[in-house]
Amino acid sequence: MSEAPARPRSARGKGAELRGEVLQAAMGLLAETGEEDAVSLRAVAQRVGVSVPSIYLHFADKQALLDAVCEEVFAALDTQMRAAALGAPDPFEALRLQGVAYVEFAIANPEQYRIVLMRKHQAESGDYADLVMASSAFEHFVASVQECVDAGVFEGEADALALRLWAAAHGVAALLVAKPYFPWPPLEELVESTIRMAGLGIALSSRVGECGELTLPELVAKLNTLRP
Amino acid sequence: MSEAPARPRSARGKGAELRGEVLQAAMGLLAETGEEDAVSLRAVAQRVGVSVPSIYLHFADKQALLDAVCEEVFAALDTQMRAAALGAPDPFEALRLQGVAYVEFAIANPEQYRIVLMRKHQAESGDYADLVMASSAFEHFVASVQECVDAGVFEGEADALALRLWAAAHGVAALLVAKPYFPWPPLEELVESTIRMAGLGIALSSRVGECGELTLPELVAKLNTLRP
DNA sequence: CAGTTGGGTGAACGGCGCTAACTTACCGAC
DNA sequence: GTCGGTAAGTTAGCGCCGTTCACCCAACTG
Repeated sequence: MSEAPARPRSARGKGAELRGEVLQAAMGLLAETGEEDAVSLRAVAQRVGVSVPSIYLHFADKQALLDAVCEEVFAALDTQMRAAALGAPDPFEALRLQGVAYVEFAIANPEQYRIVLMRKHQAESGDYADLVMASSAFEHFVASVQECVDAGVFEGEADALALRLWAAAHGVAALLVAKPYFPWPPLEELVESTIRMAGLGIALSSRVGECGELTLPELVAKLNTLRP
Repeated sequence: MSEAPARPRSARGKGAELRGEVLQAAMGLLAETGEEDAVSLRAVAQRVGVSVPSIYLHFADKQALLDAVCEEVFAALDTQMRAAALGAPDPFEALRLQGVAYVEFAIANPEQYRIVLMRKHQAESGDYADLVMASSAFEHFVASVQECVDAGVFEGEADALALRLWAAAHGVAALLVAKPYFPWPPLEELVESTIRMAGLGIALSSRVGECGELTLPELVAKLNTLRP
């Protein structure tokens, strides 16, 4: 379990080097064990080869360390989503591919996803919002939604629509992460159809009136006109 | 903080009474503090007026106690969802109302919702699946979806469709629970439109072909024929 | 009345996040 | 060339946690 390699002390000006090493150790521990509980300050300190209180020189507390991990994870998520959208023929397909990439990221890095998106974040105000909003991942996603609005497939405000789509993707991702032993149907079909449901639902909801405006038989009749 | 009331020892045959008291104490602690961390075995034992190891006479470990809490929460969720669906004029509206009730339950009982649906459940096999599947909540929900299939608004297998709808509702619920300080738009609108998105998306997705079958302009044109 | 046994304790273990007080090693200034 | 000052890091320890083991005691049975 990678014992302490007796890290040499940093040079005078370079105290901040330890910060990076601690962060890397935390990420490594998380990646290798896949268990948030394995990332204890004691384990991190041992892996770096340093004493526990030294961590507090660079992170206010454990939560601050996990926040730093979150930033890294967000960056990786952004990278994966951007790569997925690259070859898309149209904005709607780009959005779909990003959604799939999002859930696949969660499946491939469940504990990281859990830490970032399934923990309670009790910052009194904008801390976490800033983290998400300023993260390129969300920005890029909203931009993709805006392209769909421009293409005429969606109608409304892009950031509001993005929030709904995010919720749908997060729903399936979070369930898969939280309940890995649940007897899920084949994942690919589940993920793709959920993303598809969300995209089509957003596209459709602005075209039909408010909920009470249409009786159920009327709605069914309208939908049936769409059959190929 | 409700000190120990020095509980009298149970009679000879009635050892199991303590189990109920422990469970109630755990639920009370969770409800009053709204913090999972507040439910420590020591706190529970003190509230019951008993020593810590006594809890182990009736629960294998802390996880088993939390599992028992989960069952209670599931029952409450089921009650709330069934009540919501009662006055619905048609099955589609009934489903919508259940979805809204689901998310509202999560908003009103965030820490309970978190424990049940946002923790990793590492049962090696069917334990948790049984808990969910056998829970009346999920059964009733699938039945409602089946009614929508019967009414012609949905097409496909009810339990598969229910899983997707569940994912959407869970998505918005889980995000709200995990990130209460995020600058969400007004909750009612967010919840209702997300549920709506999911319902319409499911209804629509069986009517249009597979994803690649239609170009984006064709899809937009089709959708626009639905305008009121 | 003795024995058994169900119901419950006290004390302790190792691990956790975190803090206060201390040490060490390097820097520029005299 | 040594002498503070200060950045970098440590030792020891607090109070909490889940969990276990050895033990006690009251009540029922024969």
